[in-house]
Amino acid sequence: MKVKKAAAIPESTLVDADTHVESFRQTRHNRRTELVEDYVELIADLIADRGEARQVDIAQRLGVAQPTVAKMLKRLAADGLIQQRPYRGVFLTEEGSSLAGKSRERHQIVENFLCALGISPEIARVDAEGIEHHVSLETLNAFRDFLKQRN
Amino acid sequence: MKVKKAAAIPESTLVDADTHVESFRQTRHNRRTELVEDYVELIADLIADRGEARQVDIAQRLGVAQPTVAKMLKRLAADGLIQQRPYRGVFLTEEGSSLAGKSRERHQIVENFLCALGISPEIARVDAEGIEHHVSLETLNAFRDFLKQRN
DNA sequence: ATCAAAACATAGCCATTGCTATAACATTAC
DNA sequence: GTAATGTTATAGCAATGGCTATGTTTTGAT
Repeated sequence: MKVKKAAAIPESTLVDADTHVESFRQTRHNRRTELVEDYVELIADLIADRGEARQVDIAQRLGVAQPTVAKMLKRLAADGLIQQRPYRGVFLTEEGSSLAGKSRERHQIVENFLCALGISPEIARVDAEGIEHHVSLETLNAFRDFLKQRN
Repeated sequence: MKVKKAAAIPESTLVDADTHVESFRQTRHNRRTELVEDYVELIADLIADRGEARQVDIAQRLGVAQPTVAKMLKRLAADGLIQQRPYRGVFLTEEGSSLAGKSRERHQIVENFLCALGISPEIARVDAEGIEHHVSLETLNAFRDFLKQRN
């Protein structure tokens, strides 16, 4: 090791180590919550669209196998986000519904924002799906403001 | 199940199932490559900054333990992205260097873009760390154009 | 009322990405 | 040249998120 924090002379692009760590930590944390958000959001959409959200439909939409969904739903139920009524579909609890709403809104803003930038709808959808989970409140507000200004 | 693809009458926000699947598939794929990109990018930065990238430094920057890094480096080496010279640090191959360059540029554009939107530098950094991996070429170009217009 | 089809549950596997604890090996200082 | 220090390797564990294969149960059609 050469030097340790050459006191305010960053001879390169390398940011402060602690800051660096924080970014990665935050990103790792986001990655853990992404799936949960995807699920509740999808469940809310399915319920809104067809009145129910079955495992098979969720699996089909996500492009994963049914047991994968089953395992995940167990976790969501344990976390108090959903309630399972066998052969009747999955329903969101108060908390799950709230999370879904937030996710949905954020998703929409991100997607609309990308479209407003001139990105094609298909690409915007795909990118938004990945980006939405990494957008802080501040950034989300900036996106919103941008959209408002545009109209 | 009620209806199957009500032919162009999307009574809700629910997009076409195949499209939906594609978005999620793409996102899952991105999630798998994220870490690799983070590593090569960090390695490039470390080498640029201090002339070498040791496991311990990488671990410290990422906020993970050294064996975690060791395992990952093995994979990167197997993938032909890096070359390990024990007790001398890690070096990027041609391919690794190329990937690092691309990642770095993309990261920079995303971060600058967020800053240009008025987001604070600290938040921009954190968000960019998460967002960069989910930005398609088209979106990246849109960001670039936005930055160009601004100057 | 029965039985086929659909939906769900469960078991057991794999890969990935973390961790701690500990061993082995190089470098460097002396 | 040896000892202390720093660096890397390895073993073994856990959680997560996939999978296939195979039950079990409910529903709904006849």
